Amino acid sequence: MSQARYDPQEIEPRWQALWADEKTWEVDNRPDADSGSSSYVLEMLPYPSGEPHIGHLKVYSVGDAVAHFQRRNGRRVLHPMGYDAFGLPAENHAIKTGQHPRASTEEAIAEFQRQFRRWGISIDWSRELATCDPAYYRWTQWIFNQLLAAGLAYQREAVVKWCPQDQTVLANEQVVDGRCERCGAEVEARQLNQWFLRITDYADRLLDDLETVEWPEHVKTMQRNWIGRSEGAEVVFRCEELGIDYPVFTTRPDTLFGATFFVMAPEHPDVERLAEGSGNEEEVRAYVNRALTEQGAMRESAEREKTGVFLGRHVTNPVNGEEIPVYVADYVLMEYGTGAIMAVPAHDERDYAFAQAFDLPVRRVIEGENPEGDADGLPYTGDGALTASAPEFDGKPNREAFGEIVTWLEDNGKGHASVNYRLRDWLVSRQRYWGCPIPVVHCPQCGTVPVPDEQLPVLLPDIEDYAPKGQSPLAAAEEWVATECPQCGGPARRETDTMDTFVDSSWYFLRYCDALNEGAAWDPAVLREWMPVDQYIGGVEHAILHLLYARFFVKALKDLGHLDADEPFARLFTQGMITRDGAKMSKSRGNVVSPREIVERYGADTARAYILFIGPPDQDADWSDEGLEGVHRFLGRLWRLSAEVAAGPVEGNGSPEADAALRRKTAWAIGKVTADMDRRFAFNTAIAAVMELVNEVSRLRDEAGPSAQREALEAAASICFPFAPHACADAYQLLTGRRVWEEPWPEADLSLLEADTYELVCQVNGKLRDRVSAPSSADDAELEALALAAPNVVAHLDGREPRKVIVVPGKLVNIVV
RNA sequence: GCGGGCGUGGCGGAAUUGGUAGACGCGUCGGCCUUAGGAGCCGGUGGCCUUGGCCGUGGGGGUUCGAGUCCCUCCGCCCGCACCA
Repeated sequence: MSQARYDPQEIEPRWQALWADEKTWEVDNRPDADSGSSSYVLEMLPYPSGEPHIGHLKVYSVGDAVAHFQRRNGRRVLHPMGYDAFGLPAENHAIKTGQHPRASTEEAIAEFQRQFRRWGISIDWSRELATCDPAYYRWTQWIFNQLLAAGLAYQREAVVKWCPQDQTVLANEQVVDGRCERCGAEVEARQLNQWFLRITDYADRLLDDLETVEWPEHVKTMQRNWIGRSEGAEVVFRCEELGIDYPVFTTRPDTLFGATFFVMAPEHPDVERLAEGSGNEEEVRAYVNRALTEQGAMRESAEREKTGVFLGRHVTNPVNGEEIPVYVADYVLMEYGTGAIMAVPAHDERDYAFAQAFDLPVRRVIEGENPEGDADGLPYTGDGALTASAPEFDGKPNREAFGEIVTWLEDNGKGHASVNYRLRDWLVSRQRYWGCPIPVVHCPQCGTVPVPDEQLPVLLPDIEDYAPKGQSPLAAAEEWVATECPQCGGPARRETDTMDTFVDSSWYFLRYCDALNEGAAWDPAVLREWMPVDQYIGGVEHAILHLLYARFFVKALKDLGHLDADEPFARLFTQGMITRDGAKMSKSRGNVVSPREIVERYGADTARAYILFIGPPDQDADWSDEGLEGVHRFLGRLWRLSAEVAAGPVEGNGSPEADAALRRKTAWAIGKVTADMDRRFAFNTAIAAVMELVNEVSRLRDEAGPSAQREALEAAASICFPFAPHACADAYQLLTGRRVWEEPWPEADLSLLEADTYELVCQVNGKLRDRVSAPSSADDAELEALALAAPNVVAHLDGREPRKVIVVPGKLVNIVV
């Protein structure tokens, strides 16, 4: 008989064409459908540049397996696709080549789309979107207007982080170790008038609602740390010489009596005023100037020597009336708290280092666990009883004194309980071209005026020169900038900043639900059907930025009445990276695996199944060409056996033992794959189970009958379909004439797994000595008797009397002598 | 420094609640088929000594009839945070 050959290059395009023609993966909106019948599976929005890389192949291999599994289990699955298409790479490319960012972006999108289709991912293409499409960013602008009207978007003059390389300001989240997260250039401080979104209003809800989502614990921890909620008190220190009150934030009001000096940030607006007339002006001015130019990585390091200058003034500690000296030092940050601190060197490491450097007094006010060393053991940051404070507090545990001192402050008008956050408002202005225009007009008469919704979108104009010049290139488009005020009709000028592209990607998952709606961003009733996303999949690199912003948008939009969900993503899965030779793939290393080449050579099924087989998908994994070959051989064997068996008799029995063994293996494999998909994302062990089943068919090819072999291969094709859809659809059709994706997920026949006998493990003193066949119905006593009679057990007992016998029915017997 | 994760054959990795360590795949060795094969099929493969054992899940210690799994401790690697008062 002729050898059927597995030919993915013939099989895969054939099924892809059918799925495209029949729009198999499109799903309609049924707002009345009961929840639970639908499922929203989403991978993070890709940024189209060049062509898809191996990380894309992984995220869609995982997502598509989930989507298929959900569909086969009776759910209507929303699984859409789009592109995060605004952004700097396309713009930088335009500066270099003169090619319009729109043109290069469209080319990249076309290539991404072509390859995604070639991968055979089950996408509802009718909902495809690109964030640079006016039909999309019209609604980005509408959301901005909503936030503006609600007071959640505002403009403010502020010292911001400026990237000299990318020529734009950055959000705090986009600055890592004082460097631009994108390009690595050291950021500078600039005073600019910028647009912010009031994410800090949502700090507590963003924190609390983490409890309600099924996310990896480390991602939740990262978000908690980023929000950085601290409970403490605001305490007022008065400068009697100038008659000004200076509030500070502290998390340790219990150490208030230990404050021996006071420190202000170099950026604090009152520094110069305080130094004036103190005789120290020159030194202070020099220090402040140096600190301000020394922003970035240099300044924000805990290792650094403490520096500072005495301001020549004093403030009064409200609890004991003590006058303490005021310093300016760069270890105090203007952005956090009030930009000034009370320093308690005995109980704070930083204050202690500063006190050492400037020879300032250190007063211990909390007893340590080991009170014998009074000079040593400082700074002491642990708990203990108060001392050297005030008669009414001394001797009390510091946690108790915490509240009592706050109460005293409140009663005496010197302070109050307070909560501070590390989280800052989200700076969304960007001085770049290829982004969503901020829909605002500046009018000399009416001030800042939003462009009315009915005039949206504010279209991004075409320009000649993309090079940034310290302000947005849009500012040069004079005929675009000059406009009329929507309010008074007089001459006015457009806002020339564009939005951070993270704004675009903070709501795309909402648009997918109602992507074709031309009259609104979405219909809230439609969102009720799909939101929140049931399973979100992407890289852990977005643990803070994208995921925090998207959560904020959903909460804000809920408050504005546009949707019901509290959280965008009910479940999150973060996939690990694929490396090669133990290192991240990069062009400079020359260790890049091209998905296109892999698919051309082995087919999409092999590439996808291999990526899932390589190891647990949440872990990093190293690419191996040989491993890929192994999976290719497996798919070939599955397909070839199916073709051979399909061409043979429809029914017939083989030996009863072989038929039973094959049917048992089939039931086992169905159960194993189902459990691995249900329980966790254990695709690697699921695929291994299918391999075992296929190996079993191969082994029993001559002994088992056609019926059992067909059942086994049908099951194999059916449960392997989520990982290798084309080969399995083809094999299933050869065997049954039916479409596997229209079949329900198979159920394992559990009765087949109940065997009459099993292999009983016999141990002596915990060591494996023999195995005997035991009836499933045997009770403990019978099992013990069987084990004691096992030949090798008898040999090892060597006449000794068992002291104790442990029987684990269904497993083993352990005899202790 | 603080927080989290990980450490199993030559390699990637398996191992429900503590119960046969190494499933599955790669590599490798041997065989079959073939004019040939970058095709396919069958079998062996943790280490050490002769069957039978002994030793083996980063090192050391503990709990237990029994530990890769639980506890303590040390070592190594990875990730996140890091002057946030």
